Amino acid sequence: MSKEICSRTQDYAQWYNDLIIKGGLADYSSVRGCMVIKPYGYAVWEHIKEVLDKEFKRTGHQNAYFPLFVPKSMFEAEEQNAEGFAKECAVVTHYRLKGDPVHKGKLIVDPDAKLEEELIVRPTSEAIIWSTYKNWIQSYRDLPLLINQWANVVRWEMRTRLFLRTSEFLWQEGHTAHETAEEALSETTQMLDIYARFIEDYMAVAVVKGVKSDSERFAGAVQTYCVEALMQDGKALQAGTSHFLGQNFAKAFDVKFADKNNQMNFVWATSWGVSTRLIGGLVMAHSDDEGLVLPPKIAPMQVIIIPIFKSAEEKQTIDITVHQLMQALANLGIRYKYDDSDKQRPGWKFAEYEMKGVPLRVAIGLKDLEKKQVEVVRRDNRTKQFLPLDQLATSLSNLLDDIQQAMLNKSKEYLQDHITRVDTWDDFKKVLNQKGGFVSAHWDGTAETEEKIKQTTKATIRCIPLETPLEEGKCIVTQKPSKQRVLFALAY
RNA sequence: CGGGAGGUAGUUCAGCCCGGUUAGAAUGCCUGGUUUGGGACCAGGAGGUCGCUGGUUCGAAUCCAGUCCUCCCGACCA
Repeated sequence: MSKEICSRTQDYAQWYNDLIIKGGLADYSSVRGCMVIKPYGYAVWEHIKEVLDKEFKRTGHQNAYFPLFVPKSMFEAEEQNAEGFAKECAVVTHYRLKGDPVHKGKLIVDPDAKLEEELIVRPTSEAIIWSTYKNWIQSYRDLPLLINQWANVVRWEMRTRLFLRTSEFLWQEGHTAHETAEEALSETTQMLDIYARFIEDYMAVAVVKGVKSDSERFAGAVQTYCVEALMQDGKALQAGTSHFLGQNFAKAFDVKFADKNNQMNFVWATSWGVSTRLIGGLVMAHSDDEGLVLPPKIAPMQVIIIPIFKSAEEKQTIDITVHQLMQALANLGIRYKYDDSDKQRPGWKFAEYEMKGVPLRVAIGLKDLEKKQVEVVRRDNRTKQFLPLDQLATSLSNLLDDIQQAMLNKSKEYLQDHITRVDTWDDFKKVLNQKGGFVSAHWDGTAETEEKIKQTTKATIRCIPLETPLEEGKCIVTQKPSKQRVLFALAY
């Protein structure tokens, strides 16, 4: 019983940490703000990568890799972008260590090895990439340039949380260049749609698509599109962003192309990314007090098979049936594991794989074989059923589909139930404090009002939703006219 | 970066206030046996520079100073 996790109601933050650590996704490291992603957690990331990478390539993008370091002069070229990230940059100032003359066996930074120009460890790669694009783009024939990079970035955050905000994290960043604003904008929304579809279809997390307010916009962008998800504690999580960068970076890095009329123009740009933060969202969106609950499409193991036996002979009998099942599962492309170790008893295994969020558990004993059936338990709702051995793999495959769908439906319902329309300032505060979730309210469109709301309630505008109809109304704070409701929430 | 809590066996923790044999417990691990349909039981065994550095002292896990790291709350954060 050493692996019990804290309950959600008792301490939500502790519950989240327990899931990550005891579910085997990641470990704390001895490096400030950085974590070790363990094999089970990395497998989740690999699935995310695999699916998204296919989508990127399907839509014409290619992968490339750019340097980890950005010379300071290059970094500061796009002023807004540089300013936005300046406070959280790791900076390389020296390139050599030497023996400490005072403390034998220790090392000190060699003062003679100071760099002429400091190198910034990338917090994002716009600068290094755009300085490169300058050389790659001359003519409209070079456009569009559609590139994605899978990489690590470093942001020196004041306070870190496993997966949600770590000093170093893994992500992908797409950086594209286009002939026209329209084309760049359509790229921006195309990528946003890919994120939204992925998060809903694979991660089974319902999202709201929208655009950021001025104050929440990416530094250097003209418009930031985002997908926002809602966690079980009623706080919002920005799950992915797609930026329309206008010509800001083209101008900062002097990236021009000759059009068909031989006119020189600045290119139009986008950038878009999702990170390992998605895993944090995945964990918080679905899990319960027994452990992780992973959607089948992302789960490293989709089916765990556990034999119930008393002797080697019994196990041999069970093995025959299980091997047939495994072959059938493999044919259907289902990720399974047969845990036939006799080091742990079945009860221990049940608890362990529940903790790890494996969507389906199949238990097979002699009793079942006599009846030509197996016991199957769903992780999402923990219901138990007996399924006939005949066509079992197909039945399990269907069940996995059911689970995937059920998880998404549950998430959608939760989201819908937690978008609350309010029309008064009192209701706004009340809903935020008591119910949580998104509060849909009219806002006068000014940064001042937004800031005032943030100061008094800590809620921020998560997004101006794309799919909400225009509607005349009055700002809940200033009573000034407003044309559309926006979504407020406490956020991670 | 401010406030709070903490760092002792693989893990969770006790011991510290009030310094003193060989630093304990549970769990995990190893060996043997009995077990096996919801985190088994018995017996034996291995495992710790008490975060690190320095100081006080005859003597430091314990007192003092510094430092590193973690967690929580806040500020900050596309």
